[in-house]
Amino acid sequence: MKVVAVENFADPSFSADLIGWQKVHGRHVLPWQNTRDAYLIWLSEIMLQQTQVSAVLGYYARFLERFPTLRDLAAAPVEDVMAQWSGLGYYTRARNLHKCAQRVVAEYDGVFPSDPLLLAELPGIGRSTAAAIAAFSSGRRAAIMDGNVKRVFARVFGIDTYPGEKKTEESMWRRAEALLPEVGIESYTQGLMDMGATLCTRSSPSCERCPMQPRCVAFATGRTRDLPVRKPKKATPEKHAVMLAIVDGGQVLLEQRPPSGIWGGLLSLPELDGHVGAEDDEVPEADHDALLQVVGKFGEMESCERLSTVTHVFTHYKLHIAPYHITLARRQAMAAQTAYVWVNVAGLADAALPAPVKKLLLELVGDRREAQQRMF
DNA sequence: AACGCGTGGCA
DNA sequence: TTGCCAAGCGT
Repeated sequence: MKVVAVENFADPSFSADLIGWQKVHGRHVLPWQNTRDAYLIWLSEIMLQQTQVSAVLGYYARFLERFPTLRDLAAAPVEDVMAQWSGLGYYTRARNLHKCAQRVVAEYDGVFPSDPLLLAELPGIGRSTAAAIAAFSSGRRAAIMDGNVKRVFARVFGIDTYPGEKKTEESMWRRAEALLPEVGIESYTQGLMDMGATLCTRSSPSCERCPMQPRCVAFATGRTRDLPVRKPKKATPEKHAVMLAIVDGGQVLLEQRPPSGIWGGLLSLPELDGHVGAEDDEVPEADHDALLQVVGKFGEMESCERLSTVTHVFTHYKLHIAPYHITLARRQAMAAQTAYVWVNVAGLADAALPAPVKKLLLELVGDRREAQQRMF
């Protein structure tokens, strides 16, 4: 018989302990508490997304003064809504708030639905916010999953994978559903938020006052400081470029870069397209036909030598540059109005070049001077 | 799936 | 100082 491991996240004592703690030690006098008015609750939940209570309090009061009811908000110009939101950040929240108000008026006659699935279809209301609104305004059993819950769960249950990872987050959602109490969803939901905000804080949590301490894996193993595991900083991506140093008659061919993007508006060496796939610091050999085609625009190629790869480190990625030193047998006249320009080697030090390109070029022409000097 | 979105607080 | 993150959502 095949034995399948089955998750068993259910544990009625978890919600019982949490509810007991919330009733005594939780927060009970926030402006959006002690009401079942979905408008007041919804507004607070949207404002509180990724934002702390202290930052919201003033905005919440002023907002309700200007828009006392859902219909006031729905009827207002979006500019007025944005003005009230100004300074709170994440301005998509304000635009969605306005849209949501209009949709609730139009589709639900101004009354928020109590079904979290319906709430979650409204603009700016995701699964977690829908659950919070439904719980606080209608007593519906639904699970929230915010930063507080993720932190509490990661510590209490010793979850040592990154909560931003899909598998971990899905597992946390299943756990959250399994732990919901049969009764007292309001106190339970508020208790999760309050525990995360006042006890199980990111740094220096107050474990000595925590109702979860006897069951907390992180506490038992001394890992409160390490859980939840932080976002793994992604290895800096590595990009690759083939650059052509086409030298002729004491001049180097440079190309004006587009105004936006890396090195925007600077002069740089012409690049060969199609060298973005490589995985490491090895830049593949330049495609010979492509190289000839580019060089052909400027003259007849005399010599072509691959120089050693130069690596430049940016804040957000590494760029590996494979330079090719190319000389011309005969230079062609260029069409006017191109992004290309021949620059005297003597003027390179003062040219508007990216640092690694300038360094590369100065070394290249310096080497040539030394070589010439040795010859004489 | 991973990222952008704003601002303020914290170590 | 800088990086990290705080009642997430939309793309």
